[in-house]
Amino acid sequence: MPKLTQNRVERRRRQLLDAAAACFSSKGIHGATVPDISQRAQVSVGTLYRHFGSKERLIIAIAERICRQDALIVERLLAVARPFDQRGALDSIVLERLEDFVSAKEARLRIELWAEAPLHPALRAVLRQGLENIIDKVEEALRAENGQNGTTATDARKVIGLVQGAILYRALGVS
Amino acid sequence: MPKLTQNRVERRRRQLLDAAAACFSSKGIHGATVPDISQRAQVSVGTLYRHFGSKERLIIAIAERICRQDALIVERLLAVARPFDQRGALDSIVLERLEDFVSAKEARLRIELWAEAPLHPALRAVLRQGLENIIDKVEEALRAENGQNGTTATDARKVIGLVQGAILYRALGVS
Amino acid sequence: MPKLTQNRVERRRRQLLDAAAACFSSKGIHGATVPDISQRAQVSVGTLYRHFGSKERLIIAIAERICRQDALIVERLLAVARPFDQRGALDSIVLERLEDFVSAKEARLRIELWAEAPLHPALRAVLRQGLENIIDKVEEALRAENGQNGTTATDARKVIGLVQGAILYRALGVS
Amino acid sequence: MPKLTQNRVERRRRQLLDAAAACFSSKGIHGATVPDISQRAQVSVGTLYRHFGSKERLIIAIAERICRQDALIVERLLAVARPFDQRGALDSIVLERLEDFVSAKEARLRIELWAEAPLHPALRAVLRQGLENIIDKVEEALRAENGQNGTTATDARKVIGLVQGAILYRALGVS
DNA sequence: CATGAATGAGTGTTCATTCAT
DNA sequence: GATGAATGAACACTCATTCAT
Repeated sequence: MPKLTQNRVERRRRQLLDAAAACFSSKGIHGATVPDISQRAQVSVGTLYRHFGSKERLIIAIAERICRQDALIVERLLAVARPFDQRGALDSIVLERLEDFVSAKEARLRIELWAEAPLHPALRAVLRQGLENIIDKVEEALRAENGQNGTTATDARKVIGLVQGAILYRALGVS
Repeated sequence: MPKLTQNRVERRRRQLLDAAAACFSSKGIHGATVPDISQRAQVSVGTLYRHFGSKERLIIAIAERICRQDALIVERLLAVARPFDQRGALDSIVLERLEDFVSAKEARLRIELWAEAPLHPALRAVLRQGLENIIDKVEEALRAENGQNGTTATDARKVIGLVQGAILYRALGVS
Repeated sequence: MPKLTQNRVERRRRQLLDAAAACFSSKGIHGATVPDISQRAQVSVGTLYRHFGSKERLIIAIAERICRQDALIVERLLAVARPFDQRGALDSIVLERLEDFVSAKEARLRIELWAEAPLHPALRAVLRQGLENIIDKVEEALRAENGQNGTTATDARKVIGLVQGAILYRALGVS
Repeated sequence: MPKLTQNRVERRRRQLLDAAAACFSSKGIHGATVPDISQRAQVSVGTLYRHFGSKERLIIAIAERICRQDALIVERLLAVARPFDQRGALDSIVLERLEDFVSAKEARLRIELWAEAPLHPALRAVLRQGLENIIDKVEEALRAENGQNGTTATDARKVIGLVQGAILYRALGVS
């Protein structure tokens, strides 16, 4: 079956990425073996390697996808929270509604990636970029709502810090 | 040679914990091998096993120590921040001063533990306990400062979420 | 499209043999993968398998070609060396002129085949046959030149041993 | 059983080297797996790695040992051949008596190393050095016997080339 | 008590070969 | 006939743990 169509390639990659995300979040990045992942994706290890080349590149591909998803999640959170009628309103929304947007498994996966990042420069670059991206998004939203007065870059970082804290709570199972 | 004095045992444990913390934060929990740690502690692997029994128990001991340290850090942060003269003052202090209390290496180690926790119930219990402990501390402080009016458990979780976000920023190297 | 002409088949085989010889001598028989070879021959792996059936049969085909080439090389060496005006003249010619006939890459390839031979009876048979063939050629030439007096089978083997030694020197880069 | 004595280390290394030499010559360097070797040496793979660090380093250690053995073999051959009463006498001795000094298995192992050398600079360096060493030995012997007249470096290389040819004959099973 | 050599199950990765298209 | 994606057994190597000394 030579000459895989663009379409089939996309499907295979998604299959593999889904399987990897599931395995990484249930067993951890180190606990999930390559055979675990390929089996879950109903594919041979050789096929996994044809598409991603190494476990590390698979991890990076997961991180890129996560970053894209996070951008969407933040947009939806901001939409839900608007108008930010008073200081702190956005903060509360984050704490109260985040779990509608990020499941415990997804929370777990993000923490895995954060832990892995310091050891892998390429991964760190991806995650940092993703983080800066959503910080920008929040900052922009804050400025649009509040006008120029009083909104600083720090406010946006506060909000995202809150999101991260909430993710951690989910992963640790803090009520 | 008489039985090891209580004192010597303590010193050995501290040596090993220091070495483990250093190795875990520089190479990651999975990247740091038991020989790495024992070598750094100037001790044989056998001795490490005599004192901690397994790598996992060593990790848990590290987590317990981290939790104790975090309680102190939070107390110091609160002391610095008081009086919380206006809403959000504590938040700003956290973002601006945290790095005086938690080095990048220490930040890194915490993330490692968070990532490991979901796989190891005993570790998770320790970290959850530690987290609830500092949340309580913050809540108490907020209540003491602000009186009963308007202070909720959520406010404390917000502050801690902020701390965690800041830790992550440090580990990812976001400016 | 009609059946492949005899001609086209020959060209394909030659293409593949050239590619295989190049890959084997630069990466070693074990280091050269089937995709390496087919890519170098500008052909798909499937096509390689259609023509040779297995990597082992490809190796044997290479060996057969090498044996044919070696017969020619020996003939040319003998032609250059004649008349063998004195004992040892042929030896000297071999040592001094061999590199005009066998490049370093070709030397390398022969050694690869020698190393592989003991594991593969079919390959060993081919190489042994080729070796006996050139020994005969040399013996014949010696007899023709020197008359019956003093020429033994051992003399021929000496000469070929010299050739092999020279091949090895080339491969090891001994000046 | 800490602090292996020098003696035990030597024994272990010899055990492993013997096993590796046996496996390499019977299955080829590529066909012999690390478990094959460690099993033959009655040792775990971990122990093999403790002593040699990698399969490649084990191969190099084998090569070093072979070079030492070859120096001895050449000395013995020269002793047997002396006095070199006439031109070519040494050559004949090499062809006729080599098999008393180098078994077929040992011949096979040398060819494996020669084939491997071009891919591994460190190995090549060892073998080249060993080769130059025995060339020097032969040259010296020739000079001592024949006086200064007529003996050239080329003569020594001729003799060694002969040895190598004879080794190849043994490995290919040429009568 | 301390040591560190030994263990071997388990890891990420490769590659000759097949066969659906 | 040609293709190259898919396969999975096999490989070199690691490392938490044990235990003879």
